[in-house]
Order: sequence, then C-alpha cells, then structure tokens
Amino acid sequence: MTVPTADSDIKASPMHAHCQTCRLNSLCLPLALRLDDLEDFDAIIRRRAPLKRGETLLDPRTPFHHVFAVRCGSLKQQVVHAEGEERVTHFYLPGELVGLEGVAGDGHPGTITALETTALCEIPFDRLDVLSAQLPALRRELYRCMSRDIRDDRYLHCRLAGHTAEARLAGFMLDLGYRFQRCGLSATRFRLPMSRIDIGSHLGLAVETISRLISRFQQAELLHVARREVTLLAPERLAGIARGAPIGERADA
Amino acid sequence: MTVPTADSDIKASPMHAHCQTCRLNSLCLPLALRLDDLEDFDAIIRRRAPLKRGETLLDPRTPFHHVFAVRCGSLKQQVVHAEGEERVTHFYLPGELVGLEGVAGDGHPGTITALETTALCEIPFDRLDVLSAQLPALRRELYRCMSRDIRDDRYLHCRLAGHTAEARLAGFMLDLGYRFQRCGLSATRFRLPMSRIDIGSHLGLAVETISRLISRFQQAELLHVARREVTLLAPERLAGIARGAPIGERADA
DNA sequence: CGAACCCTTGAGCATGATCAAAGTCCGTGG
DNA sequence: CCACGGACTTTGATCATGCTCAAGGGTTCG
Repeated sequence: MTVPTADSDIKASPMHAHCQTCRLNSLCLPLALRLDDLEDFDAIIRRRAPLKRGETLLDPRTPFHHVFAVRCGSLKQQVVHAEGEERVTHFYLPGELVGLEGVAGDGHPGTITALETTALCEIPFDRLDVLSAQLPALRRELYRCMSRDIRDDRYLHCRLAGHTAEARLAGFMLDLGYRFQRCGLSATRFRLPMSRIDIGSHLGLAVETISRLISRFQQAELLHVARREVTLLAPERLAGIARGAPIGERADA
Repeated sequence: MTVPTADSDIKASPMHAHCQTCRLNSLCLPLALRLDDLEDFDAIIRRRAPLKRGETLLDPRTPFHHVFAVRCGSLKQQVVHAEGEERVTHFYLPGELVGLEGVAGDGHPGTITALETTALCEIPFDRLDVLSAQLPALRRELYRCMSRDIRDDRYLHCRLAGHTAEARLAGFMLDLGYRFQRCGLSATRFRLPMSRIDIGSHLGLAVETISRLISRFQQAELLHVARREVTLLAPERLAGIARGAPIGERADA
C-alpha cells in the first residue's frame, strides 16, 4: 500500500492520500506517529476531489461521519444568526482540521465553504476513534487539536470583545500571519483568501470599516495591501494596536 | 460525605468523589459508562476541598495535570488582553468541564477563579487518557465534550459579533438559562453568579451599558431582576431580540 | 463587452463609551 | 446590634467610534 519516496504510487491509488509524502505531515494529525503506525492511519484516510471556490463541504443537514484535514486552499464557516444574516465564525487554513464541532452530534453548527480551490483529506471519525484507542500518540494528538481550538477561541473572544475596530483588524492580520507561518509560509507576506465582506462578518464590523482601516493602516505604514496581497511592515506596532495602543503616525518621508 | 445508602467504603475515603451518587452524573463525563466501568473512572478522580469566592483554581503558570468537573458553584476564566486589562472569556456552571484548553500544552490561556463557593472533582488527565483507551464510551464522551465546547464557542462568536448590545445581553441571558436547565435547574428563574462587571467584560460592553439594558429589559417586561435573582418573563421575545429584533414596548397595564 | 461582484471613499447619524456622582448591599468589627 | 468601609450598581450628560446610506471605480468571468 504505502511506498517510499516518489509520486509514482500516487497515480497508482489516486483516491488515497499519503501522509508520508504530505508537505503538511508535521502539522496534521499524524504528527506524533511512528512510521508503521502512520501506515495504519494512512489507510483510513481518503483524498477527496478538490473543492472549487464557493463549493460547500458540509452544512447543518450533513450527517456527521468525517473530519477533514486541509491540504491546500482554505475554507470559511458561516452560521446563520438571524434570518438572512450570516456570520463567518471561522476560517480554515492548510494543516488545520475541519469538522470537529460535529463530533458532539446534533449536526454541524454551520456551513463550510471553500474560499478557493481546496484539497482535503477525509477521515472517517468512527475509524479514527477506534484507531485512537490503539495508538496513544494519535489519541493525544487528537485531544491536543481539539484543545487548541478551544484555546484559540478564547483568544479570539478577547479580540472580538476588545473595543476598537483597529484592534480587531490588527489582531486578525497577525493571527493570519501566525497561522500561515505554522504551515511553512511567511508570517508577514501572504495572500488573503477571503473577501473584505468575510472579514467584516467575522469581526463584527461593516465592510466599509474594514476598507477604511486598511487604508489607514497603509497610510501609517503598518502594512501594505495590493488587492489581496498583504505585507505586514510593522508587526510589533500592529501587536501594540491589537492590545489597544493608538496608531502612531507614519515616519513621513 | 453525602452518601446515605450504598457503599460502605465511601466513609473510608472521604477524598474520593463517587460518581454513582453524584447528582450530576447524567451530565458529567461518565455519562455513558456501565456501572462497572464507572467504578474504574470513579477510582481516578478526587474530590477537592471547595474553593471559596474569589479563590483561583489555576492560572497560566499552573502546569497542566488535571481537568476538573464542577459539582456545584461556578467559576470564570479571565485572559489578560492588554496590560492591566482582562477579559472574561468563559463562565463554568455545574456539570461542566474545566481546563480542557490546557491539554494542548503551553499552559492554560487564563486564570480561573471561583465566583462563589465551588466544589470540584479533580481528574488526572494522564490517567483519564489511558482509561479512555480502554473504555470507548468514555473516550467518545470526552471527544464529545471538547467538540461541544468548540461548537458553543462558534455560537458565542455570533452573539459577540452581532451588533447591538441588546442582542448580546438577551442572548447571554438565554444561554445561561439553557445551561442551568441542563443541570436540572429552571431555565427561567436563576441566580446570576457573576457581577455586572464580569458580564460587561465577557460581552465587550461597559458596565453602565449592562445596567441600563437590564433596566430597559425590565421596563419592557422581558425579565425581572432583583439584585442577582433573574426571572425571564418572555423568553421568546428575548430570543427575537437576540436575533436582532427591536424591543417591543410593554403591554402596559 | 457587459454584468456581477467587490472594493473604496464621502457625509450624516446613532449606539454605546466615558466621565461623574449618587445610591445600595455586604461583610467586618466595634 | 449597629456603624463603617468597600465593592458593586444605577442613573445622567456628553462625546466619539463605527454604522448606514449613497455613489463611483475596479476586477473577473461568462
């Protein structure tokens, strides 16, 4: 089944992912597995056909059977709040697990949609559960993943409840950078996968406010944004703003 | 201490809790365990001396070894956001698990403090982990607990990012009632364990705003509050407000 | 080439923060 | 038992942040 190095076997069993060769295997679930355990894990997961932009992975009516690992691309989760009104509650980046909220039963709390072309590994939760009984490292890693999600939500709570719009957006940008760094990309130069509308919905701010803030941040030389390409020019100052400091004026040329 | 009828060994080991006789055993971790499995679980947990109001259970420097189940009383979690400024990120009520954010390592994200006299069961996570390998029902219940926390945080996100202060407070009150109901109390009549200051910090609103809103809700006959005793008079209308509806005027006598 | 959709910028307005000052409840100790 | 101190709560007045409405420009995709 599993194979040493090359892509040769990928063609042979195109529906199976292979964790051994996955660029993200140091972030994803099998993190702590020994090589032979990895094969057991590898055997239960399935590579799905990539989702295209705007396609939905699951919604509240989807019965819960799988969790997913993002291999590349990104997704958003939206929860219907009032009629017609949706909030973006979460963004998923490469190496992150999707669908853990569904384990509790009673369906998924929201709709999860691809923001761009997105490849996922599909992991049947029943088999993951059984395997986790046999592999302590896997089990603990799964506990850790869920725990980290809870912890991250606590920090997010701080950012949302923290007053100013400036602080929220600054914190959001830094968090994105941090998460891109986790999957091997730059923490200071990246491409926003989501629209300003999504950012606004996520942070509880109007689109116009997001737009104005980005302009103001650029004037203050905190970051540079062209279309959706972002460069964080002064992460420390952004961190200060996220904690409530005022926007310092730009050095002025 | 509490036990009338059954096992004689209970007096022998007063520091051990006994899940079989716990009023909350239908909510807490052993939910799905058979009686003999329950004894295994029972053997690893320890009843702690109750915390008094204001005493802290753990803080970011506490090494992670245990999770806790609230037997009675309540706690709050605070995370330092900016210097000197703290946000209340979570309240813990009876039957809920405390400390799951710590599993991921790198310490707990905040300080957890008792809001009133609070009794807890202390569960060593290492032993829980090992036991969960042997008891599928326990393992799945643990997954479920963590999953539910994540899901609840998504809903909380909606409430926080949803605009008006009215909607936030209405949603908060309903959520509290729902959680009290889960542990066998009334969903519409309960005692607030936390101060208005804590509520404000949790919802990202000024204390004054909380106070004014409570007054306004009372005028509209949505609820009745005396000191910290709350009666929800019109839960459906509150639910409407939480979704963004305006406050209807009171029927007027 | 047109049509969505997304993004930006402007002007006026309302919600909730801030500052200020009573009033209330509680535990503590006289 | 009552008086005191401290923390919590309520209410009022003013002000600023960020929302709403409105319109113009850009990009992408069929």
